[in-house]
Amino acid sequence: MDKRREVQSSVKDERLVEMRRNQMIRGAVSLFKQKGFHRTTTREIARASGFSIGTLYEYIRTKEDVLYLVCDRIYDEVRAQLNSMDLNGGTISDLSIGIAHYFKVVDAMQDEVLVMYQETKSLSKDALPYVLKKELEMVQMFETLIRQCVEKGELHIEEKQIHLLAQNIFVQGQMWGFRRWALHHTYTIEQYIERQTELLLIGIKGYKAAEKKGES
Amino acid sequence: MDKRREVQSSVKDERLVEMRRNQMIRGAVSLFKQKGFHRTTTREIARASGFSIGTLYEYIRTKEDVLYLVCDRIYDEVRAQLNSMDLNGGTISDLSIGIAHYFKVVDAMQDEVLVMYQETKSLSKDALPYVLKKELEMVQMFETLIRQCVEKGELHIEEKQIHLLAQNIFVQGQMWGFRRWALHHTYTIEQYIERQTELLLIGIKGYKAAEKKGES
Amino acid sequence: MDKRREVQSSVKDERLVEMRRNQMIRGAVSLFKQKGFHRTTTREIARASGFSIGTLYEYIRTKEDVLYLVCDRIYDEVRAQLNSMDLNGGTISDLSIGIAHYFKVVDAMQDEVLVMYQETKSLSKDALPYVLKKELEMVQMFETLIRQCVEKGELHIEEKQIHLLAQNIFVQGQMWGFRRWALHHTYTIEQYIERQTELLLIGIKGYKAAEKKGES
Amino acid sequence: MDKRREVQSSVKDERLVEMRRNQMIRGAVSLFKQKGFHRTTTREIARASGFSIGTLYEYIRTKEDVLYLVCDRIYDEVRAQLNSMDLNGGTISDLSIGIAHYFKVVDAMQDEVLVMYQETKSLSKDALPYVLKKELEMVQMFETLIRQCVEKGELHIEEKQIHLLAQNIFVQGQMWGFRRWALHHTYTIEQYIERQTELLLIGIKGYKAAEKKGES
DNA sequence: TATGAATGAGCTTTCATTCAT
DNA sequence: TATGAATGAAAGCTCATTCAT
Repeated sequence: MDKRREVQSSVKDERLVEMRRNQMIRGAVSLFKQKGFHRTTTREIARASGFSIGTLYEYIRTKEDVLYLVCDRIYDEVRAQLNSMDLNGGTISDLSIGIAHYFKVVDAMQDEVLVMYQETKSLSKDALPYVLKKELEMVQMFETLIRQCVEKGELHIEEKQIHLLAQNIFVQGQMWGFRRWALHHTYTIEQYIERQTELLLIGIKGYKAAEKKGES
Repeated sequence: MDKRREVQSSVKDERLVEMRRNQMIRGAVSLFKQKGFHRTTTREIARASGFSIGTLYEYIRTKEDVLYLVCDRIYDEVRAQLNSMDLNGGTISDLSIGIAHYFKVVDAMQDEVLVMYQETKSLSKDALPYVLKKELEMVQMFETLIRQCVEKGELHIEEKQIHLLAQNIFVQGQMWGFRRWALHHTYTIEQYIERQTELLLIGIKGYKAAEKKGES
Repeated sequence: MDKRREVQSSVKDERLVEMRRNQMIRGAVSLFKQKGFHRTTTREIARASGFSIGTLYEYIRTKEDVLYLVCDRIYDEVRAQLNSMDLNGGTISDLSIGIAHYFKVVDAMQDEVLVMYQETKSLSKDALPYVLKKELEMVQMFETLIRQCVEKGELHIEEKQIHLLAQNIFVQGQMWGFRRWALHHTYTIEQYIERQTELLLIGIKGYKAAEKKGES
Repeated sequence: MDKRREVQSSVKDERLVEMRRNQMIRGAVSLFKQKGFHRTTTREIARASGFSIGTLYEYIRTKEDVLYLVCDRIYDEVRAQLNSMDLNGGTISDLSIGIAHYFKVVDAMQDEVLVMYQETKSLSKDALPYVLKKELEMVQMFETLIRQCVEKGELHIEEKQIHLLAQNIFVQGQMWGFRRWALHHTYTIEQYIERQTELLLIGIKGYKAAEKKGES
């Protein structure tokens, strides 16, 4: 199920590999978010990771491996955060809690999301599918949430819309990261959540925008 | 209004500059969409433009200038396409026609939109604002469209939502370009337009999804 | 007939390519003979050629191309020297003049011969056949010389020996280059020629070692 | 007499050193014959030897030490094979048996001979003399064989030729290894021995090529 | 104005060697 | 004695940019 593309390492000790790659990912994310993948050099990655260029290459084979590891990790972390919410009620409330949760995760992991968002496309034809698969799984989580609402009769949209709505939610989450310049000076994350939820669920029976707005 | 960042050229004849830059942009777009800005070399750009590397540098100063010219041009073209629609009715129908028009433009200019979308972030701090400003102007066109509906009482959303809704529309257009892999094998552009419009305008008084669907 | 493996150059002007490659070959030979191909860096080759590393790579694509050019050139030069002798008499005297001529060429081009001898094996599977073909052609020149003697009845060896004898002559020429340490302090090139010729042609009717020796 | 250049080892147990170096030489020869000394890494040598890179460096000090050990060992083995023949008769027959024996040794140890032949030159100025000395000793074995024939009146060549003839024999043996591409598809080792012996001893009183050929 | 040869800083990657365990 | 993770100098090669023609 969780078929991961293996990145070869000449170091055998798996604990060490795990640890070093953690350092590497942390270092690389902070560089990628500043200057992007292409403008970051492997030496900079090594330095930011706290070891030498030689050591870096003990744990990867090419610079692109770093990008893959970074993207892979970020997707895993975002997904793990999402998985932690256990919403099976099939109510509109559950759905909007799910959306709010996702948006907050995106807000908390802004840098990572931005990197994942902007640099995924730099992955090779070889590595890309693995990452896209993870993205798809995240979208599917929203599909499930939505479908449950539909099945319970809380939401009246057609099956064909579900997939698209799920993608919209996913992209609107990312938007908060990649359109900071247009959004962050206008809304707080809470406002963004509230307004996007309203727009998404407007006109839905049982969704009371006015009520919610009263609270904030 | 149309404050453009000047790209220096050592050639004085403006007609020539215009012509050469057109060639350059055409060549560069086709390269950028294949391999991205960073993986494209200036030599390749020169060759694809039909002149020598020396000549290329008569019309720009740095490689980044090419990117700026490309982004700038694409925004202009997309905006020009959008401007061509003259919708001042303030009806929901006008709005959905506007959306459909925009989505079709995005579909027709897929490659360009993808480039503008993916490479804009590679612009220097210096050039970025000029391009973002153009993007904002496009979003404002949708704001205007929406506001007219609200003013006419066709649409009941608050002022604060207008800006966000406009951005959503804008991003959903781009989505059709940058999430091809997830969308194009599921929807045709017509289906995409129809479904997105439904989701955007669902629950809006006067918007009849069923009716529209019947037409297509 | 003279099918040469093309080495790509990004410079178009063929005269310039020819000139630069001459510089390059001259520089590379002098380095290869000192330290061998593997211990010579591309930067050193560039410097010894009188231009920058960037320029070097305008005229070749990989370091191995330099080796190929060097080997190819040396074979051509040696062969050209050999071709210059016009010996069709089919006499033993012609043969021994031919041998002497070849040995003198080898002596004059000692460094080149040493390089060609020691580094040819470092050529890629791709380039090797082109060079070996040239070597074979040189061996065939001796075969022809020998066969003419046999046909004229001046030499009595079987057809099957001819090829081998030709190879021996060829290798004995190279020996003068690659076994300097063992030969040069014992013989002058003239002595080497004389003695090897004696050994090769000893017992051949009409070959008078004593006579020849008297001359020197 | 057998002055050997010591290769330092931090391991004291001589039996162990001997054993490890045997492993190392075996591994290295097989690598060197495939890819040459320069293209072989120390890690590969360690792996092929059956121990770790750390252990490798307990038994040598530099990569070049491995080359020296390999060359040294090969020379010893070839020489040991040659020493095993006990030919003191001073007859032409003894000499040709000696030659045949040497050629067969070369054939049996083709890979080793090729390595010794091609990589000896990569030895440092420091180590080279030790290896060349061994080579010289092998040549001297042929000199002795030849001189005995001359002294017994079986062979009529001058003292000055003896050294050269011995070298020719030595090089012709190596030829069988380093000119495989030109020889092996034309001759079997037996044919090669026969024909080379004929060429070397042609015209020698008492040498009957025809007779020998009849035997094979 | 157009050309393309020349440049060299700077990139990714390798690998001989060391040394703490 | 054996291990293998760590190191960094140095390699091959690229490419944005310049400038003489």
